[in-house]
Amino acid sequence: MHLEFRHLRTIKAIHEAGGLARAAEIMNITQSALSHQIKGLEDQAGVELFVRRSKPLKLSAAGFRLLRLAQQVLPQVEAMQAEFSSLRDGRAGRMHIAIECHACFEWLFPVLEKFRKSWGEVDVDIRPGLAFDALPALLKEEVDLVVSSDPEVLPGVEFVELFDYAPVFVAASAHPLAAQPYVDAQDFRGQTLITYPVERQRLDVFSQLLIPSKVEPAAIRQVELTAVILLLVASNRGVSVLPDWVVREVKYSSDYVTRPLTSRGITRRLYAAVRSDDRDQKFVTDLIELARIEARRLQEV
Amino acid sequence: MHLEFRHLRTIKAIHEAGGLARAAEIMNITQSALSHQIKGLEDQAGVELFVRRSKPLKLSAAGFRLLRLAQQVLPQVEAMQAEFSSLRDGRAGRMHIAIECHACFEWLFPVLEKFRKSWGEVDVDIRPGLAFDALPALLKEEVDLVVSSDPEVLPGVEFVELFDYAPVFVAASAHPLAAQPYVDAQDFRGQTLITYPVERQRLDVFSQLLIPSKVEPAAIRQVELTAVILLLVASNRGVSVLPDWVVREVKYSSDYVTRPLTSRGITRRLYAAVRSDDRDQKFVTDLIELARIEARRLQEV
DNA sequence: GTATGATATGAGACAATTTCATAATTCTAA
DNA sequence: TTAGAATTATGAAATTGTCTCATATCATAC
Repeated sequence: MHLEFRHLRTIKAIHEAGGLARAAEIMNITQSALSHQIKGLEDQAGVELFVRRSKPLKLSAAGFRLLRLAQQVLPQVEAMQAEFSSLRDGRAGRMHIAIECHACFEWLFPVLEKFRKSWGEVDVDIRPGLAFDALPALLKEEVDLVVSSDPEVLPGVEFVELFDYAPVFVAASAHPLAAQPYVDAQDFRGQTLITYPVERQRLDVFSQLLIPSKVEPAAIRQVELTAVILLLVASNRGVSVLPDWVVREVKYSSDYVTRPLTSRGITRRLYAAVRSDDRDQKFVTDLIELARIEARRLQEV
Repeated sequence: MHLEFRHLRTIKAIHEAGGLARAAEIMNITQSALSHQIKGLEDQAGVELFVRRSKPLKLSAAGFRLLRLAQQVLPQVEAMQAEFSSLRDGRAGRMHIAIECHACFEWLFPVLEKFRKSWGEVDVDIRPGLAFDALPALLKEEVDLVVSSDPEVLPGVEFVELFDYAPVFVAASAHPLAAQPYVDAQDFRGQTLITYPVERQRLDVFSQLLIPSKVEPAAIRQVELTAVILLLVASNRGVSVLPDWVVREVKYSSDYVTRPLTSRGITRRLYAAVRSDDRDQKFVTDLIELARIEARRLQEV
C-alpha cells in the first residue's frame, strides 16, 4: 500500500471541500489527478475509500479511518516544519555544553537559567562525563559548546574569550599558612591538597604552580563536589585551590582564609570553544555574553 | 519542504543502521539513492540533517527532530494499514444500524452487547433520528443495516428475514376489554390509544387493523418510551398495541392483560435491510443470526 | 601516505504523477 | 421525465521526480 502524504492531504481536502472537484480547486491541481490518485490508493489498499453512489463524493468508513490518520499526522508534520523554520532563522537550536572544569557548574547554572528565559526554543543541556575528549565531541556535533581554559588551534573551532579568573588558595582560618599574605609553590610541601578528581594537567594548581616548581604536596585527596571540598578545608583536613568565583562565598566567613597564589597572583582565562559555523548564531553570542556578565557579578565582591 | 514517508523511513533506517551504506542494504536500494534523497531533503528544508564531519553519517540536532517525527508517524501509519487489512478480510468493519421501529431497542441492545464480544474490531452504533429516510441513508452508506418491517424492492439492497412477531393488545387488568378473549378493530372505538410518536402507516395497529377497518380511536396519545407507555396503560389512561417481545415482561403481571388482535391473531415479519455488497460479510450474517436467537429467547415464554 | 571504507555526484533509465481532452455518471429543476 | 448542469472517470501524452550505474571525493586507520 503505497501511501504518501499527498494522499492524506487529498483525503482531507476532499472531505473539507465536500467533493473532488472543489478539492482539486483548493489544491491547485486537476480534478483528474485527484481522481487518478484516489483510484490508485483504493486499488493498493484494496478498500473503498469513497461512496460513489452519491454524487458529491463522500468518505466511506475506511475513508474516515484514513481521514483520522491524516488529522493526526499532518499537524505533526507541520509542527516539525515550523521548528525547522525556527531553526533556520536562529530562534531554535541546540546548546549542549561540555565543561572541562568542575567548578564551572557554579556560574554555568545561573547563566543557563537566564538563557532559557530568552531562548525557549533552544534545547539546552550540560553534558558531563566527557571532560577529556570534549573537543572531538564538539567537532562531531555531539556537543555545541565547550568551556575550557586551554585554547588550541583547531580548524573549524573557535575559542572565544569568556573571562579571566584567579585560582585562589583556601585553608581553614586555623591553618598555619593563614599567617602569610600569599602562598607560594614551596608552601604546598607537606600539605594535604584537595582537588577535583581529574588529571593534574587540568588543575590550575598543578599546571600553573606545582609542576613548574617541581613541588609535590604530601598528599592529594580527590573530591567530586565543591561543597564537600570546602567542608573538608573548613575542618582542616587539607587545603585547596579554587577559582575566585567559588571562594567568593567563603571569603568573608571566619572559618576560612583565602590567599593569592604567589606574590603577584596567578591569572587564568576561560574560553568557550564553538564550531566556527555556529560562532555568529544569535543565541551563541548571547549565551557567551550572559556568561561574562554572571562571572563579573560573582567576582566583583 | 517536500517531505515524504520515504524520507522518514530513510532517516529511521540510517539512524538504526548507523550509516548510509548499511541503511541502503536494509532498504534494498542503492546507497546513491539514499544520498540523493537526503541531499534533496536537506536542500528543501534548508537544514543540515546529518553531521558529515564524521564518517559513518550521523544525525544532527535537526536530524534527530526528524527522527522523532518518523518514530511518531510511522507506527500510526502501520496501525492504520493493519486496520485496513483487518477490513479486507472481514475482521473489522462498521455496523451502524438504523431502526425504524421504536420497540426494537428492547431486543437490539442485548444483541449488540453479544455482538461486540465477538467482533471487537467492528465499529457498532445505533443511529436513531432517521426513522424515515433510513433506506436512502443505507444506499449512501451513512448506515449499514436498517431494521424494518416493510420490505421494498430496491437495487443494491436486500431484505433479510429476521423473525416473525405478533402485535399484541395491552390494557390494564381493570379495563373492560380484559373480559374478551381477543380484541377486534371495532373494540378500539372510544378507546384512548397510546402509540410511539411516528406516522400511522408505520404502526402495526393502524396499518394492519384500524386503517383496513376504517376505525378511529377516540384519542391518540403519543409517547416516546416503552416503559412510559406501559406505565400509562397500567394506570388505565389508555390501551396500546406492542410487539410480543415487549409485552412478554408484563404478560404475567397482575396489572396488565394481553390479548391477541383479531380471533386469529396478527403476524408481522421483521427484516434487516443491508446493501447487497455487505450481505455476505461474516459479521453481518453473524449479527442477523444473533438477532434471531435473541428474538426467539424473548418470545418463547 | 596509502589503503579502505563511506559518502557524493552526474547522466541516463525508468516509473509515477499530472495534464488535457473527453466520456460517463448523477443531480436538479422544470 | 428529461434537459442541462455539475460531478466524477478514463486514456494517452507530457512532465516530473526517483532510482541505478559508474565514478569521484572524502574520512579514517594503519
